[in-house]
Amino acid sequence: MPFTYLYPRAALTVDCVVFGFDEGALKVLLIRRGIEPFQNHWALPGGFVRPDETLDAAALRELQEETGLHEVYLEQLYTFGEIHRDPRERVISVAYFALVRRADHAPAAATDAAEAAWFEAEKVPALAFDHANILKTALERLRGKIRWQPVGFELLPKKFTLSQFQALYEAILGRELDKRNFRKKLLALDLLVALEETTTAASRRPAQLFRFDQRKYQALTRKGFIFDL
Amino acid sequence: MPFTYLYPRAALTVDCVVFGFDEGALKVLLIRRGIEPFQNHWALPGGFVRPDETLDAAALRELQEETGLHEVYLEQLYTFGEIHRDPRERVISVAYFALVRRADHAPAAATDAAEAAWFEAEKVPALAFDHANILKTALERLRGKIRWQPVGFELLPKKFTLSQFQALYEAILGRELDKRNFRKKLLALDLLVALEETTTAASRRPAQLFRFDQRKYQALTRKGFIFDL
DNA sequence: CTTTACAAGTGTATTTTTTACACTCATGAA
DNA sequence: TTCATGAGTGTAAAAAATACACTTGTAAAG
Repeated sequence: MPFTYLYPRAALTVDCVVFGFDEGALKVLLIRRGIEPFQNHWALPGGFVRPDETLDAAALRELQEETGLHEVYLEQLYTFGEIHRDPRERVISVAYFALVRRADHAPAAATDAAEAAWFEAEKVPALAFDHANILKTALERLRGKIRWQPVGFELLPKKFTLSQFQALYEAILGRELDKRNFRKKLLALDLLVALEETTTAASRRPAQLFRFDQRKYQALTRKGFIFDL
Repeated sequence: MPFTYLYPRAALTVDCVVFGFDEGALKVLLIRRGIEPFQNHWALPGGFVRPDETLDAAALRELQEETGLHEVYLEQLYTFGEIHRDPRERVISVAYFALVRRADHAPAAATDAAEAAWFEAEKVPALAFDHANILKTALERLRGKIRWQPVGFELLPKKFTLSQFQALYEAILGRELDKRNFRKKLLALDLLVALEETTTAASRRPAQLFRFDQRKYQALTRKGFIFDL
């Protein structure tokens, strides 16, 4: 059943930049394309927006279909509309960025068919389309965002140590932070709850586990509080 | 010459939230719709993206056509894709926000046909489509942005006084600022150039005029400097 | 000519925040 | 018992943010 319009219409896609944190490094999830164009190139997960779904819903669906991920932090990033960004025809892509708890989800990818893998965010292979540009935009957004919004917690397990949290910030910001000052400032926010648990592994002193108090944060936000690390 | 596709395709538009600063208040430029749907309602300037133009180009063109504005600060804001945001059919709108020097441009609107007018950003009439939502998003963005990027200068004449600049910040942030502290901090950035000119009007002490040193700011930015007011 | 009204312009002391910095502690493995 | 390893902790100095009130220069009014 064909659909006909008086003027040509661009196709509409969503692409997702999925970040994870693992082995002390910021990672991004890519899939290998099975078809032309850019067959066998690595690309951001994504696909066409259906007529009856919102952009957000399309991003969530594609994420689920292509990478098996669900219940992730998702936020619209930017819309890319260069005329020849897709060699076939005009395609507008609404890019999203997602943050996932690497530990919670299956090791690499519970993928339907396509191959999926995590790459260090700063060391990706040549990407399809303008995806390198999208990734760059997402990295800038994440770096800017992490200081003003408590999104870092989305990348760590629900229970985490202060050292893990600091390592995350160091990886994303790309510079070392002073341990004592970092802890002081973080705890002063009074948004972490110390659990009655410690790490148990390893031949070293156990570390205190914390969780982020989402409820408290939301209450403060309504009063105009701004997270600042 | 009709165009046919296997699946239905959404139409693609751009909408612009144009901010100006005038009479001590933040204003937004609206146009009155001449046709259905929402005939006679006020709306954001905007229109369909053509097949051969980028999103940015479409925003600039619509701005020129509907409001006569050109050479304005323009930045992509967010893409709105709710399914029934346009009662006719599926329409995806890429929203932009623009900042104009109210003094530089024609008093209200060198409009082709439609009626255009400035409204206080916080006191707009009922708007067409989801434009109230877009405007709200733009206001939040502007409030957040003005503190970390020198976009305020885009709303003032090229030559301005410190009092004008402070009034702008007070209007956008919605709270009063201390005159001496504000000036101290602003001048400490060392990004303003004192001109050999003062205001001349009025029965009161003349005020020193300044301009923003764009060149210097860009040089600093390349070295990692972050504007912070 | 003098007075008046009005926004422009200016400095310091106090408080708060940020920074720099080095050792002891708890654990499991050797 | 010793060792290796990351966890955990406090203080002093510097920098930044804040609070705060009077004098100045101009044109208009008297």
